[in-house]
Amino acid sequence: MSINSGDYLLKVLDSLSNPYRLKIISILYEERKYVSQLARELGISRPLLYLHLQRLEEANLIKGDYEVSEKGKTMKYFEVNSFNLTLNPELINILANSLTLKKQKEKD
Amino acid sequence: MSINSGDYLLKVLDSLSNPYRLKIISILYEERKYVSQLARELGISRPLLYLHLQRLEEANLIKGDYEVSEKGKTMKYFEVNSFNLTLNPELINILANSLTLKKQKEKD
DNA sequence: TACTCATGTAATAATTTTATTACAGGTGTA
DNA sequence: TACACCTGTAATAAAATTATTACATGAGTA
Repeated sequence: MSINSGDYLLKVLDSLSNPYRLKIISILYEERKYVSQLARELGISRPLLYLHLQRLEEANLIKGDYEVSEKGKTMKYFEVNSFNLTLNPELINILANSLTLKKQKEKD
Repeated sequence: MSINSGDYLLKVLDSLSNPYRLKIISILYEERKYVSQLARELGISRPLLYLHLQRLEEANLIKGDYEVSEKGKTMKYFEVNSFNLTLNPELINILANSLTLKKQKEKD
């Protein structure tokens, strides 16, 4: 994974700027988990967890896969994608060129 | 500057997860500016700019100093502090221990 | 069949963040 | 004095994010 635009950098930063989402990365780094399992471990509801997972997945920091357990249940397992990014003023300066300032609504 | 806790990491990420704030870092990296000057360059109002500057300053990414110009006016110049941080799952995993999950209101 | 545990989403509420408007004070210059 | 340009903040509005509640579906097991 490499950051190739300011907009993508922002998306990554955004996806990481929440305590639960950092915690999710932390947990999944140790071991992949399925959704309900993660929700219990974090002590939050699934709807809320889905929201956080979605944001992390959109930033490409985690990914989910369906898997059928021995008991025949379909579970969605999440794991972290490996990433390593550096943040410093120079890098931000370079990427700022490809950064959209005002969130303009997208057309169809 | 080094990230020594999950809470501080979050504060830094939070302060950077906004297009204007990234842009501010980018501009100040090239040259320090005073508040009104920055506001004009960004095309935003000073009150809004103050808000963004405050968040960056709280995360210790920029700093402001008063300076009296030749014409005798007091201006507040901002500049970026140098920083360089690495973000990867392992690091997040380590810092997650010192991460506060629920934002608990502070007592007086 | 009823229960458990997995999946997911729609609708709404609460909270935080972002943005604007309206002030007020200070200094130098025409 | 009036104007231009600097500083700053209080109050409010708008928008986005976060969180909750209520549903609905499917598969295995008692």
